[in-house]
Amino acid sequence: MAKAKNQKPDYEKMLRKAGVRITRPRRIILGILSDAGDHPDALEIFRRAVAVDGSISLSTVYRTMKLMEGMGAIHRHAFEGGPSRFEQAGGDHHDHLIDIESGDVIEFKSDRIEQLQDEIAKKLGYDIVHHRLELYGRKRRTG
Amino acid sequence: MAKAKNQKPDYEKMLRKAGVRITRPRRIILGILSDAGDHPDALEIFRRAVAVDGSISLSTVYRTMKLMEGMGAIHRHAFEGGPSRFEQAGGDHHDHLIDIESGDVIEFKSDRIEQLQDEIAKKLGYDIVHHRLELYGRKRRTG
DNA sequence: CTCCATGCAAATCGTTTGCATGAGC
DNA sequence: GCTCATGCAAACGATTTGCATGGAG
Repeated sequence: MAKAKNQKPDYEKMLRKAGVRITRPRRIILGILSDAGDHPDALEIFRRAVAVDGSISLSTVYRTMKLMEGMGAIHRHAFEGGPSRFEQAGGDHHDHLIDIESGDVIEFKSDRIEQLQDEIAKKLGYDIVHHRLELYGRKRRTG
Repeated sequence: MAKAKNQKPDYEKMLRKAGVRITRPRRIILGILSDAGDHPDALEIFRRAVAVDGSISLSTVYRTMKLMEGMGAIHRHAFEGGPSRFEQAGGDHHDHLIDIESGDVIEFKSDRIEQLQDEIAKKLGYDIVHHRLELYGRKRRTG
């Protein structure tokens, strides 16, 4: 049978376990994160949330992001030259290629690079707590 | 004879070539960058500059950083959870390992990783314009 | 002597926070 | 009902900018 890891998080269960309230704004915001196929920033999440419930505030979006980030349910990415963008956690670890023209984010994974990073850190006498690998590029002109 | 590349930039010559004025604040700020063995942020550069000339302003530090960055003479690094930190350009390309306890920055270089990045980007149909690889770690406890 | 660069203060942007009210449980 | 979460507006930190003056060429 399959390993029960790398599941998409069940946000409501996590909130309950953390002993915090399951409120309407939280439900809506987290629903948006679950549905998102992209990497929206706080303002974009706010826009999508307002489309569902006009009374939701940007503060609550930020507060919810911080709450979920703290419990490891979402990842925050501070790509260059823009606001933080969010992604639901739970998938495999991956890095990002950012299309500098469109802002699109493409996920990729390289075990070999991860391994080399570990070797480098070890050689320098460090344990890696976290890392960030971002490629900024432009679509190759298909001449 | 050695290749004349990867030299430390001669800031005054660059400024002259760019047709901008060589002022006292610029001379002082750039002198600080040249002498810096670390990766100071704007405020730290400002502090060091004020120690030389108390009339220098933080705005001028920022303006000078932007000017030099524009001409490729310095690099700006937006490490996690802090202000931008600056480094004079001209050395070999390298990436960074950030000591999350002290904030110290250790430079490293991996041709193999660079090569793998290129392969990944190519496979995804992109040309890499720029990339960012940062390892955040903690000194290994030397039991 | 002409502009460009400066210092200062105010503006900006993304994000966080204090406070009084309202909604989970 | 008792808190905790919310909306709002104000505060925040890093950085940028408008403006009048001063200094480089």
